[in-house]
Amino acid sequence: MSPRAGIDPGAVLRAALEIADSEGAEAITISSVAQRLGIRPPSLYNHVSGLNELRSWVAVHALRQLQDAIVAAAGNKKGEAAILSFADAYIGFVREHPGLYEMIQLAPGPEDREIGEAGDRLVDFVVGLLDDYNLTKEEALHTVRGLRSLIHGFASLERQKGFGLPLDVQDSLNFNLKLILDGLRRRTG
Amino acid sequence: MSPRAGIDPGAVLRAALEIADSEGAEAITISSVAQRLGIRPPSLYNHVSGLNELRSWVAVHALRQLQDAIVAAAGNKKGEAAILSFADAYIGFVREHPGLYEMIQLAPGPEDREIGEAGDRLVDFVVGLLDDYNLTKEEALHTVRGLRSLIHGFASLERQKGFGLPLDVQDSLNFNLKLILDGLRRRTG
DNA sequence: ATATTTTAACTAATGATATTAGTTTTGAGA
DNA sequence: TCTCAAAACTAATATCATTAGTTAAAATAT
Repeated sequence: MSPRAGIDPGAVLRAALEIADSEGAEAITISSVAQRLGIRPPSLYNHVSGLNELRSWVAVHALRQLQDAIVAAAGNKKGEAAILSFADAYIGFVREHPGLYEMIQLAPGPEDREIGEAGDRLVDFVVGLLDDYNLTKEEALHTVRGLRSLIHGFASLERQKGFGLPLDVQDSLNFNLKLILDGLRRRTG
Repeated sequence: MSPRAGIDPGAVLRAALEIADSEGAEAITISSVAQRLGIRPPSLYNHVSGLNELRSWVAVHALRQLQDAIVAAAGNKKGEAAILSFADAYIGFVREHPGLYEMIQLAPGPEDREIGEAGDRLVDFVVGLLDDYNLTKEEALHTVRGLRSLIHGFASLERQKGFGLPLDVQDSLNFNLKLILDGLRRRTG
C-alpha cells in the first residue's frame, strides 16, 4: 500500500521533534527534516502538507508530552502538594525541552483546534486538584488561570534569561505559589 | 556629513516599529523596512548591520515604551494600588502593541545586554512599590519575580488566545494579584 | 508471472528571504 | 569648483518554501 516505505507520519514527526530538541524550534525547516530523513525537500510534501502543518504536529505532540509529565507528577496528590509537583514538572519540562516548549508557544495559529482542546483538558485537571479548597466555580477558574500564568511566566522568563539575579528560581516560584494557595485556604476557612 | 540624507537610524527604527505595530513582529524584514524607506534592500545595510541588529533595536525600544507606560501608570502610588495600575498598564500595552511585545520576547539573544539592563531597572522600580510591605530583600525579590511572571503569563497567554473560557481576563488577573498582595500583608502584619 | 496502478521519490523551476561585493552617484565641505 | 566619503545602486550567492511535472518502485490485480 506504500512504495518506498520507511517514512510514515510518525517518522516525520520524530525527525522534527529531534531537531527541535537538539537545535531549537527555529531549526525545524522543510529542508532540515527532509535531510534528516534522507530525502530531498520536495519529497517531504508527500508526507506533510507544508511547514505549518509540520509545526502544528510538533506543537500538539509537545503539549501532550507536557501534559503527561504534569499528570504523572501530580499523581493522586491533591491540594498544595499536587500544585507544587505540577509546577515542578512544568518547569522541568521547559528546562529539558526548551525547543518543544517554544513550539507550543509559537504554533497556536487560529486553526489549531487541537491545541485549544488540550489546554481545556489541562484546565479541568487542575480544577480537580483544587477540590478540597471548596472554591466556587468562578474562583476555581480564576485560580487555575493564575497558577497557569504564574508558572508559564516563570518558565518563559527563565528560558529567555529574564532572571538575572542570583536567587533560585524554584524558590521564587514556590514562594509565590504558597502565597496564592495560602490565600485560597484562608478565603474558604 | 551625509549625502542622500533623509534616512538616519531613527527613521529606520521608526519604519520597523510601524511595521511591527501594523503587521506583526514577523513582518519586520530587511526587505519590508527598506521598501518602507524607499530604498533597495542592500542599501539598508548602510544604516544597520543586519536583521538581528534591527530586531534588537526594536526590542529595546519596545521595552522602553513598556517601561514608560508602567512607570507613568504607577505614578506616585504605592502598594496595592500601584501594583494594580502596573498590571493594567502592562496588559494594556500588550493589547495595543502585540507586535512590539512579541519583539521583546523574541529578541533576547545572548548579546542583548540592553534588554537585561532595562529589565533590572524595572525590577528596582517594582521593589520600590513594595516598600510599605516591610519585606526582607529576598522576599521582595521573590515577590517581584512572581508579579512579573504572573502578569507576563497573563499577557502572553491572552495574546496567544490561551484563555478560551468566557471569564474576564482582567478579573482573573486582579483576583490573583490580590491573593498575592493580601498574603504579603498578612506575612508582615 | 506479468501487467497495472498507486505513490513516493526525483529534477527543475519560481519567488521570497538575507547578505556580500563591487560600482556609481551625490551632496557636503575644502 | 573639486574632492571624497557616504549612501545609494546592480549583480550575485545562498538558503528558504513551494509547485509542477517526471520517473521509478512497490503493492495489487490479472
